[in-house]
Amino acid sequence: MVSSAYPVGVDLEVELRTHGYRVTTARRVVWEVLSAAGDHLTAPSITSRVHAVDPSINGASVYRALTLFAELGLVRESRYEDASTWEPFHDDAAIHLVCSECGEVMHHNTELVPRLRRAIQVTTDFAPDEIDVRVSGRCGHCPAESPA
Amino acid sequence: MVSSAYPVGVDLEVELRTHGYRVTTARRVVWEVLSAAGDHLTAPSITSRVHAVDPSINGASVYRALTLFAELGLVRESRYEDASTWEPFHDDAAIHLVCSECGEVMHHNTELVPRLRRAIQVTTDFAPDEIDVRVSGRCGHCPAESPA
DNA sequence: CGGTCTACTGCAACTCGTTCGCAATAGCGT
DNA sequence: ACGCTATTGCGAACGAGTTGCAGTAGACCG
Repeated sequence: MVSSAYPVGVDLEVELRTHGYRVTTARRVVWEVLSAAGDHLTAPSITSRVHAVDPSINGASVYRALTLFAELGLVRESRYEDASTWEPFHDDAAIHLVCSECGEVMHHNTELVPRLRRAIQVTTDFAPDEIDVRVSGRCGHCPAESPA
Repeated sequence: MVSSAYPVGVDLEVELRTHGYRVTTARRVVWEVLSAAGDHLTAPSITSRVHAVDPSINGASVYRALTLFAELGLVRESRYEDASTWEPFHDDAAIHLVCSECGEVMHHNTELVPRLRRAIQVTTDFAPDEIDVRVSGRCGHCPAESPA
């Protein structure tokens, strides 16, 4: 469960006010859920966690908050297997390791990503912006695949 | 437009029969569209191309064919910005360069991908399976971003 | 601290990609 | 050619995400 006192000391309020947006309960709660998870969450799962904190917040507002946060560069949306997920922004040196057993998404930093960026710049006429690396597989906590 | 004689000499029929599936018009046409494009296509765009060949093929059948092909490992589904796309399977040494101007998706081969796989195996307890690298940016055919 | 303005919200209806159940059809083995 | 049944077409259903609108509640001002 997510605590109902918003402990996340992030600069959400500053960020909002700086850009002329109001600081509202809905936005605070969505941000809190996102930060508390720190990880990838689907919009429906964000919505249900938000409801655990404050059931009066409407699903549409969750989407609106997420969209706003994305515009402000506070979160990033990624599309996975069967849902799109949201997470607090981090630079793309981190790649995503998605466990196909338990569904957990882990981050892993590697200098191969910046190197890949340079390789693209040098060997193609494509100007890279964001790089998203997603690796599916099995995480250390999940047993080897059960005998078929 | 896609020609109505199925020129694609692929082993679709063999692949299907081997696994006990029937070779049907719907499956042939979907496969032809996929092979002819060779590239990423959204399901709706596949459907419309299929309709250009044979309007009597239902959209649901397109989805069913795609799902089957994916199970057989003939195509791969990826989720992009706002739609999922399908393409004939290729090994993951190829990365995807997605132009945010024109939407075109290009492939680029780099040995950094296998290297990344090895890096993960060595430095983490995650057992990598598929690696999907998606780079957004601007392709060589699109002009630099217009003055804001 | 109370009042005003309007950005935001909740609601509910709507869009659109995708899936499902079922009766009709068409592959494929004989 | 015949029959069995995997597949299809159809239409209804589903679920994520969006939108218009009237009511609510931030933020600013006095």
